[in-house]
Amino acid sequence: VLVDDDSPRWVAASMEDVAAASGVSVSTVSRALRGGTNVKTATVERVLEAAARLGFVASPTASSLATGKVKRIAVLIGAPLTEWFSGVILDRIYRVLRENGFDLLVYRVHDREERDAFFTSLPARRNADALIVASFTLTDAEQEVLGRMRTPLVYLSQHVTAHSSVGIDDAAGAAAATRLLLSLGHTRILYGRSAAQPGFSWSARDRYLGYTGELDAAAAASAPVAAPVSRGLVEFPAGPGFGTLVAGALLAGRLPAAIVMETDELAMQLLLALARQGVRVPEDVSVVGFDGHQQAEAFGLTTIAQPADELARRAAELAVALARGGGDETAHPVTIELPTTLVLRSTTRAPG
Amino acid sequence: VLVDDDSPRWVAASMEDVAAASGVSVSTVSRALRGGTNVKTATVERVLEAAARLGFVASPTASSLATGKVKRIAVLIGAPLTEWFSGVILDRIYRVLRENGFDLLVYRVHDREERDAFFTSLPARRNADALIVASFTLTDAEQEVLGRMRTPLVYLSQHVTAHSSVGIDDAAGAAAATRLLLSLGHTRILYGRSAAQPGFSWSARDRYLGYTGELDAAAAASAPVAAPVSRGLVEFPAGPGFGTLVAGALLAGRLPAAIVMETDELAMQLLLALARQGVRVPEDVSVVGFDGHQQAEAFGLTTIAQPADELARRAAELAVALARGGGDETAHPVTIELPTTLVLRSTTRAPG
DNA sequence: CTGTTAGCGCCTTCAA
DNA sequence: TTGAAGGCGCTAACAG
Repeated sequence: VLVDDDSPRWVAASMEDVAAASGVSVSTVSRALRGGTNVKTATVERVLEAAARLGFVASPTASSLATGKVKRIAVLIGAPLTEWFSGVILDRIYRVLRENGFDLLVYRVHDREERDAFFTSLPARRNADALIVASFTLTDAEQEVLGRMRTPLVYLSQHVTAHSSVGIDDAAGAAAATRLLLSLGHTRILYGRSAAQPGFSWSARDRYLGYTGELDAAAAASAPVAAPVSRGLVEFPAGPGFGTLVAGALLAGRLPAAIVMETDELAMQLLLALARQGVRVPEDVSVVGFDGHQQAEAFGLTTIAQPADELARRAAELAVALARGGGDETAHPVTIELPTTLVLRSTTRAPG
Repeated sequence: VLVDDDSPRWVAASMEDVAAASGVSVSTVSRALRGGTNVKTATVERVLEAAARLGFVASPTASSLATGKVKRIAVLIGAPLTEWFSGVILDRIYRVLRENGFDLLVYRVHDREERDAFFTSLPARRNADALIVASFTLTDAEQEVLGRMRTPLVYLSQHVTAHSSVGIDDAAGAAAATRLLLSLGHTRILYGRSAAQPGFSWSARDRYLGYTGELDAAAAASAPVAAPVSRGLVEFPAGPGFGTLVAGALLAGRLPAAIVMETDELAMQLLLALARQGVRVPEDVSVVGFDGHQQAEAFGLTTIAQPADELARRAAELAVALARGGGDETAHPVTIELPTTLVLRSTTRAPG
């Protein structure tokens, strides 16, 4: 009988091929290929050599089916990947995962539609060993759905009862920004925030509360001896071209003034708009940002920097630990709160 | 005999549970759960209802092992995820993949160390149905390693023989920028580029060639009637604080001058530095950027915009098609070249 | 230290 | 249109 010649010209080598080539069983090949526990060193070398020669790599899929672990960690991110914060945390999370042999899976959940799609089809289900939830606030219903998934969870920038989380104290940061302006002698201190998604994020809420809280405290402490500090809220509509709006809101009152901005991104747009209007910073207006955006330095922006990189690293490490653990690690949730830093640059100074 | 009571309190439902609940076999459940081909509509509904009630979702891992497809597409990206271009393309690729039911896997391959690690351990091996290679130039050796992987490949911003690719004509874009300055009447036109990784990327090389080529062409066409255009190359060291260097290089010559910048990012840093030095733009210096960076508009930067979003979309669509195909789709590689656009804003004008 | 024996959970012929 | 049986490629006991 002639051999059927439509045998494959070049198939990827299988584990059995490697076993045959190194004169051992597939079990031994399997053991040797991943760490070589309980295998004679000489055998390990022989197997590794054969595998390399044949260009064999074990199928992650088959391993996963057998072990129940997929060696993948997913990040559920509530913002476009184009945003500064998204980039920073994904980049850092990626590096931690890679160091530990995990792959990075990304799920973007920005608008209502994407959220609904994610939470109904749950593509991360049984598809990752742990999930990092970043940059957005879940509704209670969404939290419950995630809980049902039985995948270990780590929250980034959000505290959720009975789950591990890492974040900063947004209110304290905004209070520090406000305190700086007060200490410089400002008596007209505004707060500028995005009008995009009011009340959507806890961070946004806490930052504003930090600002008002600090002003309240100052008023209580100094009254009735000192003059009251005037306040004001400026909402920035989404999209470009808000320059005139900004000018209107700021210039409507007397100058000099000071303003605490919800984010550095908004603060930088404000600086550009003010420059275009001929308003001098910090002579006429003092500006403090929040975030520690990479570009803030180029703008000379005074800001409350959050350790985004470190937040991401800690979250990723927690996720790795949970991914390795049994799975029912609902015990021992860890809460990490990292400090913000006041970075003094050239957009703030005493009035007049 | 008593039933052993350490049976799990709540296990995720299995396919058999769904089968039992809907009175059919697992085969039918399997068919019903994905599309319901060759299954009576009523049966499909019954199965779907049972699955929903039990909260069952098929294991992607097990499906993958059986079908040979992992429903995942990997992006190999040669830059930090914090960069503008990385964010833009990941964001767009993500959306295309999701629409088509694919998950996004990210591999960052920035420095030499990460590259070596990736190309020796090949974590994407057997782990994605297609691979998009973006933002960096592979060596021949690396290309061959990827080829061996037998995973369909799509190149973004790089042409590779016998593989699909999508990109722009960098040289033509830079030439257009140069032509704009020439047509405005500039006679001193410099080129500014990053000193970070000279010769590392084809884009960088082609852009510079576009600039010199256009000047050569202009010289050939007008000589000997017109005065020669003077040129110059300014290299920007990586990191912040190059302001003084920039000023030195630019102000060393006579003003007004014009400069074509390799990237918008560099151009924006230049604008900030010039402003700090009191150099007026565009009165003293005209600046043209390259990329179509999101922030360029806020800076009023004239630029050569590349359709990053569209590039990513096309690359992702090609990848999806290849991922669905048999696998030996080495046939019919597609090459797509998208046009750049000159975006005229306020950093350019006639000298004097 | 190494081989043998069962699955992991799903999809896919093949029959009915 | 449905069910039964086998296998995808690997790992995990359990013997030896």
